[in-house]
Amino acid sequence: MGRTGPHRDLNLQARILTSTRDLIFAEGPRAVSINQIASHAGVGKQTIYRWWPSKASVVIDALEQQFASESPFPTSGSAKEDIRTQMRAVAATFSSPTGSMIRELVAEAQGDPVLAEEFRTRFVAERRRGGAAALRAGIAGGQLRADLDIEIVIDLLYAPLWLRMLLGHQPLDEATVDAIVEQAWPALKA
Amino acid sequence: MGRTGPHRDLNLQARILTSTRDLIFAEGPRAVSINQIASHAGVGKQTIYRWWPSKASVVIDALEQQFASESPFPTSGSAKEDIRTQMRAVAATFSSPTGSMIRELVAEAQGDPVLAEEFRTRFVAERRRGGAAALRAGIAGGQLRADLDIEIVIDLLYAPLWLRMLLGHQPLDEATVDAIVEQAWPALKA
Amino acid sequence: MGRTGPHRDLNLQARILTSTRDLIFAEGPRAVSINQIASHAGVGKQTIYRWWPSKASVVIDALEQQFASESPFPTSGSAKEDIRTQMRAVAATFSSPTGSMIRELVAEAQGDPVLAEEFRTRFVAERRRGGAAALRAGIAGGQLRADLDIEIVIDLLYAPLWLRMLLGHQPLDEATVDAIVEQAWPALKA
Amino acid sequence: MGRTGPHRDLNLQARILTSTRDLIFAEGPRAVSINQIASHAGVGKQTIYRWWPSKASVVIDALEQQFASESPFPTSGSAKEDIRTQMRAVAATFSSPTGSMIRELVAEAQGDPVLAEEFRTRFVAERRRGGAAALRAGIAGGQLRADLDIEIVIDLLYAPLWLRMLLGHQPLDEATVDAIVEQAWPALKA
DNA sequence: CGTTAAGCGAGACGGTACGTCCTGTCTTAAC
DNA sequence: GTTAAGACAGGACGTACCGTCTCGCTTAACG
Repeated sequence: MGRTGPHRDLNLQARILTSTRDLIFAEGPRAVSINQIASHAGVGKQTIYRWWPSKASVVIDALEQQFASESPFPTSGSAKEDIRTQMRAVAATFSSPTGSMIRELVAEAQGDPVLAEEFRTRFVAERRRGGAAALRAGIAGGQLRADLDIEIVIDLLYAPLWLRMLLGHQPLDEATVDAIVEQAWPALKA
Repeated sequence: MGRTGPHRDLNLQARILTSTRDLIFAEGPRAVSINQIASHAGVGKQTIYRWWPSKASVVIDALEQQFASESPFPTSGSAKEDIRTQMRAVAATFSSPTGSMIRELVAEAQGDPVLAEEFRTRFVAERRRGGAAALRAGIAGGQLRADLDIEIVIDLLYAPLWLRMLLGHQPLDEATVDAIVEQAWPALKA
Repeated sequence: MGRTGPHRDLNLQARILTSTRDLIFAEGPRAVSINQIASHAGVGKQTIYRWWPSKASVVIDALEQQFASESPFPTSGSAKEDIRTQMRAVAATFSSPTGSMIRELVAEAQGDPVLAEEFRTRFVAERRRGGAAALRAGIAGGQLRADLDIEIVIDLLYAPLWLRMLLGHQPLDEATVDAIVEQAWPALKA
Repeated sequence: MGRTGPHRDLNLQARILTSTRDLIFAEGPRAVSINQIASHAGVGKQTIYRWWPSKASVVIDALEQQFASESPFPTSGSAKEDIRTQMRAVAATFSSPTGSMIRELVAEAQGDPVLAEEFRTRFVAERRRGGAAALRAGIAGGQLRADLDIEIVIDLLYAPLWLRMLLGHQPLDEATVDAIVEQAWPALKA
C-alpha cells in the first residue's frame, strides 16, 4: 500500500542547518534572516517554520549539530591539567566561528524566554556537565577541596570565558585560560 | 571660533533618555521602537537620529544617565567586606529593570562592533575601575595577595554575575554573591 | 514553463484601486499617502509597492478602472453633433472628482518621465483615439474637410478643455464646449 | 521715528531667484527643495520664508524675472503673421529650460489654490493679454472675423502648446505652430 | 563713537511620508 | 501530499523635506 507524492526529505533539515551555520559564519551573528537561510538552502520558508518556531531555534539546532561530533576529554589523572584542557577547548570554540552562533543565541535569548530556556537546557547545562564531572573527579581523587560548591566554581572558571566572548573586553586565548586557572587554583586545591 | 545657529538642546536629550528608560522599564528592551521613544518624548524621529546612530546608542546613554548619580562605595577597612558590598550592588542592579537595559545592549552589541566598543569603553571599563580600586586597596593594606592579576580576578568575581544575568542559568542574589566571595577568598587573601 | 507560488491577487488589486479612488475623491489628490491607501484597503504597504512603483502609478490604474466601464458614444449621423457630445462628456469628467485624479497625475508626471510616458500611453492616447475616430467618420461622410490634420484638430478641440481643468483660468461647462465647437467649426466643415 | 539695524538686502532676493532658476534648469521640475535653494544661494532658509510663503511662490517670481526683459512683438501688418510669430515665441519658451519652471508651477498649483490664483493672475493672464491684443488688432484691421470670441480663440491657438509642454504627447516645434495656425485659419479669417 | 536692534547664515526642532526590509502565515503549482 | 516559491498583513527602520524656531554674528541708524 504505497503512498504518492514525494516523502519528507530528511536531507532538508541538514541542508537548512548547514546553511544557517554557513551564513552565520560568513555574515556574523545578528545579520542573518530566515529569508536568507531559506533561499540559501533552496528551501521554502514554510519548510523552516514547519519544524522550528523561530530563527533562533534553527540556530540552536545548528549549534548542536556542530557539537555532535565532540569527543569526551581524556582524563590525565591531574585535575588541574584536565580543567585547563577543558577550558582551553571552550576558549578555542568561543574564539572560532562557532562562537558567532553562540553569541547570536545569547543575544536572541535576551528577548525570548522560551528560547532562553531551550538554550540553557540544551546547550549551557550540557557544557556545564563536563566541567562538573572533572571537578567531581578531582574531589574524589583528593586533589580538590572536598567542600567545593560545584556550580559556583564552574561559574568562577567558565564565566570569564563567556564574558570575554560576549563583551570582548579582554583577550580570550590560552594564556588567559592559564592565568585564570593559576589565579583560581589556591581556592580549588585540597 | 564658535559656531552659529542653534545648539544641541540638552534638555531635550535628557527627555529622550528618560523616555527611553521609562519605556524599556515598562515594556522590556526588545519591545521599544525609535518611533515610540520619539513620540513618548514628544520629539521628531530625526532629532534622535541627529544625535545617536541607533536605538542601542540611545540606550547606552540612558544607561549612563542611570548611573550618573551613583555614589562611590564607602570603604570599611575590610577588603573582603568591601568586595562583597560592591558585588552585592552589582547583583542588585543586574536584577533590577536596569538589568534589562544592560541585557539589551549586550544583545545588540553582538551584531554591532561600533556599539560593542562604545559599550566596553563607556560602561564596562567604567564599572571595572571600581572593582580594581577595591582590589588594589586590599593589596596595599596587606589583606590581599600582592601578586594578584587584577583583570583576571575581576573576571573571576564579576563574570559570574554578568553570566547569571544574561543566561539566567543560576540565581543572582545576595547568597550567590556571598558564596562566590567565600569560594574565591582562598585565592585572594594574602 | 509556468511559475510556482501564489499569484497576484486580482481581488486585492481592485480593493487597492477602489480605496485609492475613494480617498482621492474624499481628500483631494495631494492629501493621500500610500500608508493611508494601504490601511484603508486593509493591505500591507509592501503589497502596494510589489505591484506599483509609486503612488502615481496606483492612481493611473485607479483612473483606468474608472474608465473601464465607459460605453462608446452613439453616432448620430451628424459629425458636429457627435463631436460636441464627446467634448461635453470630457468636460463633465474633467469637472467631476475624476478630474482630481487626472490633475494629480499630470502634476506628478511633470517630475517623473516614466509616469509621464505611462500616462500618455495608457490614458491620453486612449482618449484621443475616440476623438480621432469621430473626426475620421466625419471626413468619410463628407461632412468634414478631407485634408484635416487629425492630431492638430484634436488638440484644437480638446486642449482647451484640458487647460481649463489644469489652470482654471476659464470656466469648463457645456456653454464653453459649444462655443469652442462653434468657433472652430468653419475650420472643420467640408 | 526711524528704525535701526540693517535693511533688507535686495541682492539677496536676486540671488535666491537666480539659484531657483539655475536649480530647476539643472534638475528639472519637481526635483528642487527649499533646502537646496537656500544652500545654493548661500542663504538661510528663514530668509526665503521671510518673503515668500512657499517654494512655488519663489518659482513664480523667478519665472517673472525671466520674462522681465521680454520685448513686445513688432507688428508686421499681417495678423496671421503676427499670431504665428507670437505662437512660435511661446513654443520656443515652452521648449526651453524656462518651460521647466512653468511645468513646476502648473504641477504645484494642482494642490494649492492660492498659488493657482497667483499663477493665473500674474503669469497666465499676462501672457493671454498679448495674444488678445494681436487678435483685436486683426479684427480692427478687417483681417479677422469681427465676431470672434477672443477667449475661446486664444484657447484654441495656445492650449495645444501648453498641453504639448505638459503632456509631451506630440512635438512642440515651429512646424507644429504653423500647422495649428493653418488648420485654424479658416475659423479666424474675415 | 558706542549702543542697540534688525537682517542674516546656519541649522535644530516637531512632524509627515517615504520606500525598504523582515517576520510568520497562507496560497498555488509542480513533482 | 510534500515541497519551492512567494504573496500577504503588519510594522520598524532610517532618510528627506517641510515650515517654524533659535542662536550668535554683522551692520546701520540713533543717540
